Amino acid sequence: MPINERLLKPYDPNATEDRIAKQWETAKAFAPAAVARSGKIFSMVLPPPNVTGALHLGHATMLAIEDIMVRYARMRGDKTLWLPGTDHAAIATQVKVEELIHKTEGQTRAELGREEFLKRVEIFAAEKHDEIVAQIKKMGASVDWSREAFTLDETRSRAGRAAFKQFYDAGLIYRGRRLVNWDPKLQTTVSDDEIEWENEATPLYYLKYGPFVIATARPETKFGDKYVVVHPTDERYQQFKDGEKITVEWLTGPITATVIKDEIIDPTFGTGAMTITPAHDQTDYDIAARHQLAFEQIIDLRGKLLPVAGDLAGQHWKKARPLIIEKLRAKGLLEKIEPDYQHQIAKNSRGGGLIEPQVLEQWFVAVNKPFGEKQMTLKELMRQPVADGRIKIIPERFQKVYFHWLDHLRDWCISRQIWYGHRIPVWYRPKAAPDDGRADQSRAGQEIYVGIEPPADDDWQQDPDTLDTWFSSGLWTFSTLGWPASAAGKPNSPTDLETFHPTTVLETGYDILFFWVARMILMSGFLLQQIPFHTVYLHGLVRDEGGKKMSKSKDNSIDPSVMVEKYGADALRLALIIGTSPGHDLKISEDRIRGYKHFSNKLWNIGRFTLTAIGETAPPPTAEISAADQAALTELNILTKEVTTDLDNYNFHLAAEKLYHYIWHTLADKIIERVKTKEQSLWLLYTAFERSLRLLHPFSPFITEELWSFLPKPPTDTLLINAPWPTF
RNA sequence: GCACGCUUAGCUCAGUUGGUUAGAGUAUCGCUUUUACACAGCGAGGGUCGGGGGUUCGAAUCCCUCAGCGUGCACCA
Repeated sequence: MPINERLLKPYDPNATEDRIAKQWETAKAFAPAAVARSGKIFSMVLPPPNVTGALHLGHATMLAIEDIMVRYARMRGDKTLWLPGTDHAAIATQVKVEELIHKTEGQTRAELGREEFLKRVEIFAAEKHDEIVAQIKKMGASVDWSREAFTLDETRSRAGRAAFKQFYDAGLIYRGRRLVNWDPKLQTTVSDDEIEWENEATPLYYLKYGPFVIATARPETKFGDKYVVVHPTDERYQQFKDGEKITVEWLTGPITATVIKDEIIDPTFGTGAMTITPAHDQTDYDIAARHQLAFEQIIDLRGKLLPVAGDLAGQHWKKARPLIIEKLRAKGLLEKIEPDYQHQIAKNSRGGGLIEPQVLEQWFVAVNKPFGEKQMTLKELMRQPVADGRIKIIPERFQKVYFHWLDHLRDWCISRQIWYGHRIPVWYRPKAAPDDGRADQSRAGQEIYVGIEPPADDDWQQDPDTLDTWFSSGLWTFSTLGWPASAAGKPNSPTDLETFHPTTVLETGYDILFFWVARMILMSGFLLQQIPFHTVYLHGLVRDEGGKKMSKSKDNSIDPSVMVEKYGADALRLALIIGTSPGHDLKISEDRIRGYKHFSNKLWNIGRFTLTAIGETAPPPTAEISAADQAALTELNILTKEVTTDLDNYNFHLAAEKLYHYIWHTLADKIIERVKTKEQSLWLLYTAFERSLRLLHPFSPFITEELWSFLPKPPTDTLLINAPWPTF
């Protein structure tokens, strides 16, 4: 048989990769059933990409790393599942579609209405989904498409409702009136983790408050301030007793103020006295709660002042601020202004506006409430498996970050006022209070129903809110494996859930350690009494050449699909692995990707030489192995061992670099040259080449599979499933 | 403020438990169509491994300290 014609031309990834991909697909090579030699199980879920847009290089990195793990597991003979899917990404997707509709049609979501708007979102999500799926395939990711899931499909929605009900029945989900992060722009709450703090210089106003002078950066919130707080040991304010009432002249006339003593006050800051605005500030809210003080809403949900502001009522706080300053000046209440006061302002990281804390009735997950026989809290449930080593986090330093986050964790606000997402499975009777823009839509006195299915009678009205997207993605490791078991009929045994859960490893970016990883540990721990995974591997973020985080909106992203077109998925994968390390950010340039294309070409030519040299059959070992061959063999075994160890330890970059170096500088530079001079045998060359293909396959699947197909062996073989991982 | 990370070739970065002449891509320069490789190959130059101190036979690697940059968390009215 003459040498394959394709091998005579330079390596063309475009002509190869799609064909190989199809071959794998036809062979159903990515299904767990394809391999089961070792008796072990390997399972992993794909962190579902958001259907907000096409994949960027961060996703490509994720796919590359995960595919290495999965292909390695398969070659070791493990029954291997890599489960793919996409994430509806509630708020992010809604914002994206709202912007799009506003831009193209000039419509708002309110004008379209809930039903019509959701239809548009679904069309958008479906388009992005198809793009994402095509991109995943292009990268060579060997996911099991037969089990593909979506966080908002019917199965996952049912799982979300079931989860909600279980938490509710255990008293761990409650409806409470509390200070939450309100986004006036998107008209929804967001969780503490979704807030981004930005530095800002702003004037600090010193105001006369009776005998006190208080400082504030937000004079427009001060209308209702009826409490002045000082430190209990502050000698300047010794003459005032805790709880003492005084009359002060204030913005809209004289008011009765109460002196409160609390140790949270820093006597060295400003004047050591401050008034509090419990309805619009976390610290103030905490003080008010501690002393059981009343709180009054000053600013409405759109950012406008309420009647307490007197003649400024109805004005947006931004417009009202200068007017208030004028008023204070006129009344002689303005002591001084410090112009460049540095403070931080809260922004909604999901493309929203400035956060205005508001007291609202919302749904929360109680993280500090003991439950069950062990009287453990959810916070402890999240801490324990990491603390006792059942879940290992790589790199290890993120364990500390995780614990630190847990220490400060407050109850998780899970209700959102956006439309796209899982509707909260709660129904009320007789009917909901009208939305008048005020923060007092109490549902007290109403009958409540919480269930997986809607109530039978039709006089119930469902809660209009949706769930935080992380509530449903927290279920991902098991909502994708058949949880909760359907009531009808007994599933085959063992079920996917029994076989594949807990999953082996979770691989994701460190930026969603809190959002996602922690929530998965919570969900799995409470609902399944299991850990969701044994190992967490966190990769760094991909940044552009300027060091900025890649994002579609900034338009600084290198499109992975374009890179695959130009240099091949194999080259892109190597460029994203070599020279990186776990948990560290990666700056990537196109040059770097191009560089690794040369490596594909080098390997291709090694293949051409080797296969031309050996002819039609694999060369038999020489009767006696020469010293030169033996030395090369030893080197090959050392490499095999090191690569194996590196893969076992999640050091993919080290393994890839060693292979790169060996193939170029040993196989090509030394072995081929020595074969030319007959110093080493063809048998050795063939052995080293064949071994290199197997070792490199997890990293560069396409070219290795293609070269493998040219080796003298039965034609049905694929490297992916038939070639065992080499031993040493 | 608390915690963590980074500082290595012109640039972007690797360098696992301390061990020969510190590596990769790219950039610069030179050579090469000689039995794989011009969509290239080979080779060269380029590094007091942020500064200082210490431990050690031996430090880019471990310890202390200083500086700069970055990240997470918390926070001041």
